[in-house]
Amino acid sequence: MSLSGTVNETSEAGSDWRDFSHPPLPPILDAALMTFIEHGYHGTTIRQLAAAAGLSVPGLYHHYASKQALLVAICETAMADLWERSRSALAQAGDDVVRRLDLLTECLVLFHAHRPELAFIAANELRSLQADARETHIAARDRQQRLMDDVVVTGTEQGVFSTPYPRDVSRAVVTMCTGVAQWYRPRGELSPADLATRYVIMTRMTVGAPMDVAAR
Amino acid sequence: MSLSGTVNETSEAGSDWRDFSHPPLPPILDAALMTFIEHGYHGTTIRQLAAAAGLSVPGLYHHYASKQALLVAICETAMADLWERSRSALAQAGDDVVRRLDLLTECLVLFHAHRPELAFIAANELRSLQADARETHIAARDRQQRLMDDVVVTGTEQGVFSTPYPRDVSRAVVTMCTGVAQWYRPRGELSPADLATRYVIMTRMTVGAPMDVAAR
DNA sequence: CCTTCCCGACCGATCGATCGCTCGGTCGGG
DNA sequence: CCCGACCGAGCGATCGATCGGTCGGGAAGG
Repeated sequence: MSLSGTVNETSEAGSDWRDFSHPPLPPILDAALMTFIEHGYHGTTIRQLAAAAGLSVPGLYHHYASKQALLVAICETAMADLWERSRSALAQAGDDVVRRLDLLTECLVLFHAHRPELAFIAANELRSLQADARETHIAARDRQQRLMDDVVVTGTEQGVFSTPYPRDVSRAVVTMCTGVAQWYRPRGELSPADLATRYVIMTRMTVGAPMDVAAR
Repeated sequence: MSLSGTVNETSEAGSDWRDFSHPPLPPILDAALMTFIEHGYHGTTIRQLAAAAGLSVPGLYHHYASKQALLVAICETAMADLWERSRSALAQAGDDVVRRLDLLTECLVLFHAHRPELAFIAANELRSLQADARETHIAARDRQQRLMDDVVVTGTEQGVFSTPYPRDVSRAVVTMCTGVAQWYRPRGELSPADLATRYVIMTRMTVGAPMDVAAR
């Protein structure tokens, strides 16, 4: 019913936030995710979800209480995963605002390139969540946005970034990183890591950060 | 049934692409748009659409052949409107690539700030379109994207822009302009024109264009 | 001028299909 | 022999769409 298994290993100061080798979802949820991607939440029937999971309809209900519960579980996993990775990336970055910007950007792009389906549903099926779950989800999204807000505002206050509109730039930067999930597919010519490198540069230019390539 | 009324006035060389005083949709489509926004296409019932339009269910079917036809009409209007405005903006911009970048950015932001609902549905209900309409819609979207691609690539070739990845930057810039529709509401503190001004500056920084504020 | 008729706009009632979900089971491993 | 995992059949509700109308206003005919 609810999410089982807390975050497995919280090895401090590691760069585990770059590791996407473990599948993020149990098989049933993964099958549901792919079906939601293709038809949307309301456009997906319970029978489709059961078939995608290789189960009968009652078999599916044995594992999840409702169609809504499937969506909630997917969205919670997505937001929790990105949140943990972002926190870990910022912890690794230390106090240098440029490095904080770089690693947070890299984290955002890596996540949206490695898990485009997860990010897509979490971003676009918000309306399909029932009121209580939607509130929780929106709060998590705002909290996530605030990470970038803090970095950009701090960097601007320190005079390291040179944008006249830090709040707008922060939102724009997150938007363009999040947008990766709408078109990137792992079969593309660019690996997630390569793409992240490019976005780090683009983000630096957008916020007006110094462009030296020193290993931050 | 089909879209009536071609573009009203094609006064060449005007900046009519900045004019959002005319309602973009007939009342029935506008009511449908608002309902789709709230519940999504598949989450909206024909009875909700009829009620929103102030009609009975057969009354609604008298004007539109199906629920799908409503969505198609909305999406076609959205894409055609943005396309015409973009063409007009670029025509007014002339040959200067910086000015072309500025006006196209302004056009994108103005559209997504003035018509967030229209843009939101056109961008997010793509999956809900039937195969043939979806193909048309995707072609229109790619054509729209290509406008920015051409500007950024040309500016980079001319050495006026200084981004190392023009294609990625073009996509990122369009993404962040399009993203305006996901959060901007006309009641905000910033007018669409003010927001566009900020995005023009942000876009210039992202592509590495000269930042002089000369009246281009 | 009045009457007739037609047609676009609209609606109450209801169609068959399908929806999310549940009941009462079966079955195999411990 | 019990229990978790699973399923065939089917529940009431609601879906998108349709049928056979009503109604008002304007053109046509006398």
